[in-house]
Amino acid sequence: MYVGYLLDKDSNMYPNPVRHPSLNLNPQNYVPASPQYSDFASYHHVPGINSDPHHGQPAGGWGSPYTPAKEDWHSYGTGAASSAANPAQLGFSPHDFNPIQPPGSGLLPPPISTSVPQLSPNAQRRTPYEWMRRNVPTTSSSGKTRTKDKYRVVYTDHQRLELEKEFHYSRYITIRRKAELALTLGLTERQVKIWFQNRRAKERKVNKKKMQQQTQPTSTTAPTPPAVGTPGPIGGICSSSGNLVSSSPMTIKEEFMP
DNA sequence: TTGTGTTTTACGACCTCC
DNA sequence: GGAGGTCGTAAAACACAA
Repeated sequence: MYVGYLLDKDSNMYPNPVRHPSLNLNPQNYVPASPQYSDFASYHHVPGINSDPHHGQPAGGWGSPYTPAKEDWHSYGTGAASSAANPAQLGFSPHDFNPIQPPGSGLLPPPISTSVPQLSPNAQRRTPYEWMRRNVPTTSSSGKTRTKDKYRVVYTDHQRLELEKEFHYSRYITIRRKAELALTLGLTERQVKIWFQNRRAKERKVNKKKMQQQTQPTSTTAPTPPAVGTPGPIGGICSSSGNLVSSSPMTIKEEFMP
């Protein structure tokens, strides 16, 4: 877990729902999320994302709900980019983070520079821009499959972060948002879709694990299921999440339809 | 350095809904 | 039939103890 640890490091990953269950509220209408979510403060939301009706707010609006800058993310401003006062002001160019570009996208990443800081706040995890070097395709490259020369790619910290942000926003991504995210992150829509699927699976797994931990010490018999809407360790994270996870995908889909 | 356990992408099978 | 959901799994990438 890499981005995950950025967000759900210890405890309740998303204690406060950021998005209204109706999923139609603009972010500016939200009360700023829980303090730990200020992790994202240093992020400049990818232009274009804000054009979504769900996110209907002017570019840069992401900084609003995720207010204060957190030193954890200062690494974004270190190294070559350290000249910028605030990483949040840097914005994201595709070449900043995404070595994986759709063929013919024209947004080619620049040559890998070791002087560029790595994105992860945890410097121990990787050497600077190791992830970039890893991801840099030797040939044309997105869409590697098991049958191709590379089994899987490793998403950049930024890609994960944006995806996590979106996931925090909503457990289920709309078609439009999926297209936008795919475009801005240089991923395919399929990748975004699968990422969300995997992310939900991860959340369920974590919830299940915590549920077992809670029930195991006290009872050896059949554990009682949590009450509906009970804020679980993570899924409960947000009431909408719990409902979304348990509800029919189709209902969600309709709800999200533009 | 290496062995091992965990996490992260990616896929296929199967299901539901329209 | 297509799209997207869950579930299970493979294998790369990674963390970490020995």
